[in-house]
Amino acid sequence: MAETTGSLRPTRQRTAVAGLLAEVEGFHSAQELHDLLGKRGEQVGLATVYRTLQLLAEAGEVDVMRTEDGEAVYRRCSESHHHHLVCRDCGATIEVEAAAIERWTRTIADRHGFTEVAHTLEIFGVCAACRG
Amino acid sequence: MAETTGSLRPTRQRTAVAGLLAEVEGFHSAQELHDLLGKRGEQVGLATVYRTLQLLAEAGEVDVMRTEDGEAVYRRCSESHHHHLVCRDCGATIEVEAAAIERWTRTIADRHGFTEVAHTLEIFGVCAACRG
DNA sequence: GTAAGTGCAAACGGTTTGCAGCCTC
DNA sequence: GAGGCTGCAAACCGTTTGCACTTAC
Repeated sequence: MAETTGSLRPTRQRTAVAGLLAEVEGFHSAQELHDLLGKRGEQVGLATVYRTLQLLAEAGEVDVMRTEDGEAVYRRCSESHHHHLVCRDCGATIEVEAAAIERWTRTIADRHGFTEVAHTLEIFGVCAACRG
Repeated sequence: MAETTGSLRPTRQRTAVAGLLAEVEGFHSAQELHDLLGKRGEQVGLATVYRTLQLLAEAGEVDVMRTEDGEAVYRRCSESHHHHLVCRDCGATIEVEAAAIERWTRTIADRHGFTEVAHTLEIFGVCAACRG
């Protein structure tokens, strides 16, 4: 594992970032990842972490999401397209797949003559634990 | 309409912000709203716009969302909930209703023990005219 | 009169960028 | 050897905050 991205030059820094992403669970901010790298003794500049994450995101290798306060958080992505169910209290995130939604958006777009269709869908609520 | 919020002091600025939100469609950033107010001749400080939107959001009178680049966008909580089909070339927007989606999100949320559920859904594509 | 609300400008915090040197191919 | 990659520090940009002034009650 911990491979670098196909077309990117495999530098020490990129290997480190990719490797870290392969091991951690869930979403993490660029700064968190930068700190984690530091603690592992993998010295990587913060700017490089940002740049690498951006490239990985463009390449579709990581999911990007925004926390409620606007921070970008990253996670190596599970192959398939999916959406998120997010707790607006604790931020817990559950991945949701929705073949029905995919189909529906395509239908709607077709009906209105739209092509190159993409969509975003997020569900917000309060999770069982936070409702306590 | 254009009423101010129950517990807030009805100042000229708050009336202006609430009034604007009552008239515009869809999500807008604080800065957009501030500009719009300016164009209407309603002079309101940017900081005040931010503060007012925050209060309205806390009061549950507006929905807040984050754009892909981390900007906060606001919309008065709409009675008739619908979504948008947006042309990524010309920006044309078509409103779409989706009882099926509403039902589906509620189901998913229930299944995971989430309450106070809300959701956002936008569909992007290229419209017939722009594909031309 | 008093406390809440406002505007301004400065501070903030996450992110991006310019640039000089380094490393991969 | 050339061009991509890195680190640093400065720039950016949306948002928040401190403070003196104004306004609703």
